[in-house]
Amino acid sequence: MTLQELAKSRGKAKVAIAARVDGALVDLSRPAPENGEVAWVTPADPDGIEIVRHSTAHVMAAAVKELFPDARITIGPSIENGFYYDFDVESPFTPEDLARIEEKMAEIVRADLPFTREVVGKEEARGRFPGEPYKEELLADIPDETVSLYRVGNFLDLCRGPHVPSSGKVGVFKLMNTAGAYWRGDSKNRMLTRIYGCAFASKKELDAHLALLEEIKKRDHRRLGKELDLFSVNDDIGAGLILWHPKGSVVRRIMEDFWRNEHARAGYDLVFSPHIAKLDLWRVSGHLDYYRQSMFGSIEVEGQDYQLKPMNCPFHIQIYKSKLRSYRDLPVRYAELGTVYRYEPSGTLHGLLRVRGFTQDDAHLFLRPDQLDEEIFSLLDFTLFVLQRFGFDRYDVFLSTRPEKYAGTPENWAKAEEALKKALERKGLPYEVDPGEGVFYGPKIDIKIKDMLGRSWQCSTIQVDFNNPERFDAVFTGEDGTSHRAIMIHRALMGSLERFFGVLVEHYAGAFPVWLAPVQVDVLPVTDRQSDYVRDVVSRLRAEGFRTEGDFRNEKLGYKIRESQLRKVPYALVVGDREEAQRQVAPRKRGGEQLPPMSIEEFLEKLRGEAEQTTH
RNA sequence: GCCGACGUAGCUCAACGGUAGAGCAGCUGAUUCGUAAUCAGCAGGUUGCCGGUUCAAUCCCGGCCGUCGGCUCCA
Repeated sequence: MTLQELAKSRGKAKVAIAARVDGALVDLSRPAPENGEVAWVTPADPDGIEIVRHSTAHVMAAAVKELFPDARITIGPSIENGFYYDFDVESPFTPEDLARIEEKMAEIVRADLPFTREVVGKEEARGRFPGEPYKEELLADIPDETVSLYRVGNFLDLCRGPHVPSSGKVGVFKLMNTAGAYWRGDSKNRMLTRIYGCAFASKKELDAHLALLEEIKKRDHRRLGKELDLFSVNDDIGAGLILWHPKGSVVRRIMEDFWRNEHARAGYDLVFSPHIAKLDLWRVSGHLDYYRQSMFGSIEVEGQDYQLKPMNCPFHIQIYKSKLRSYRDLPVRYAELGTVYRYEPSGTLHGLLRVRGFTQDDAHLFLRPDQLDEEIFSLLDFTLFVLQRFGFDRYDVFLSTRPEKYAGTPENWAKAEEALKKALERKGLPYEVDPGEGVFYGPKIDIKIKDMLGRSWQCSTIQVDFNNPERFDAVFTGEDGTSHRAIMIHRALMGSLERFFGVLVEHYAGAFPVWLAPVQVDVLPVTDRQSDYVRDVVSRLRAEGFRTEGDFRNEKLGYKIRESQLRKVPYALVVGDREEAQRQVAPRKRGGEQLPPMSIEEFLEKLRGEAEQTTH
């Protein structure tokens, strides 16, 4: 008896698309186990939808092969929300091609063709893919003696499976776009054409996903940056170089002020360093060996090579080294909003999130070895405090360990990894290990914040460095009167101000909380009879430090309200004859909520309270 | 950097091998208005840049710059 028949007898045939037997996911065409221990897998299960997506990829490949027999097939896995399949074709698919492929897929789904599985020897499998060099290459790399092949209609593919029993079980899907992708993800290989699609168990889920994509589009910081006049990039200035407009600059200034105040309070010394330095500095630091391809070209000055700085650390080290340091002086903490320049390939630039010039909220801490654990621990506290202030209280923590290409000794690496681990555990933060993802000079803790839509953004990083103190000979005089090597921590909390700002824009969908809003209050006269009083109100609010604008244009109230709302100003104060007579204002929140008229003092009180919050 | 798409007024977009049009924004005037767009008029463009084909290019071709979707990368 097959699982399919068993499913039928148990009334599960309609919903089951695969089964879990002894922990393994299997096709329903497989024999049912003697003892009958079976867990049915449906499209509603995480495993189930993954199978559906994978099968959808096969259906798509089947459609492509019918329409474009010359297309060479490669691989096609399921991914988050859907699937893709990579093809080697002479000319990439056009949007019209996608529509045709989608139609053909619908045909295959309607025909409800069975997915059949067969297991063959590797040698035999080779003969089954004539004219498919990629499949041959894949086969050559499989160590097993036998492989499984799946057929749907005329389309045969090398595949581990499992799959849905028939193409009719493929759910709701939509082809999204095409993209170039290197064979096996290696930029030295041929570029293939990838088709992305999304697939879900129900129309409702697909619609929800498309709605989410719409929402993401609406929140896109590049779009909002233009609409709200926050920043721009300019062809004549250069790709990846950000112009902060006045409104964006207000937000940045507030971010910076907050950052400086909190750092001064937390025992940091604030420093400044130049934008260029002799190339040799980065030879010593090791950056040249490891990251030359990410640095801008050097600048020759009077026979000496200078370099636009890609990092701030060597400068801070030199400040540290400018005099003898006692063990009593440590930890020394230097913090700087340091603007660095990195050559990012043109194709990777993306709004504020990936740029060529950016300002790191950088700091370098110089410690005695016995201070490492404690310092990392309090650093974690500090980091989470700062993130929380900006409205982020959900995050994932990663511990990245030694990469293939590294500097320093394995012993020091182990020590540093241990220190980071200990701090995380003491703090009770759940974390994941990212093996091999450390920086060349040391392991790190990365904190990825989650925004309102649940998307993750890498911002904070805490990196231990035994390497640079050695290269630059950063030392302190110990209690014993001899020289000891300092340990360094590199850390950034927001990461880059540009990037963090971009994330903030998307997090709040441009509707910044009161404390960050570029304009906090619009005061709107109903007619120009109230002009004088409104001018009064504006200057009262400004005197209290609130960013306030009066809208004296010759427009109707509805027009001014609409504009205020579109600019996402937290409060619009409506002022007509009634309010003026009572020396009041009528506040309207940006969401549309109308508050009862109140005195300016009352409104100020309310505003002060909200400016303390991060979420309004 | 690689593959593909795209680049038209400040913004969003339309049109075309014979030197371009709408809405919004802007300016001028009228209107003095109560919680998401008052009306009318005016003005606005070397169609990203450079070169080629053509009697003629914004349109076709090539190069460059930039943007977008991915891939690779991301100290």
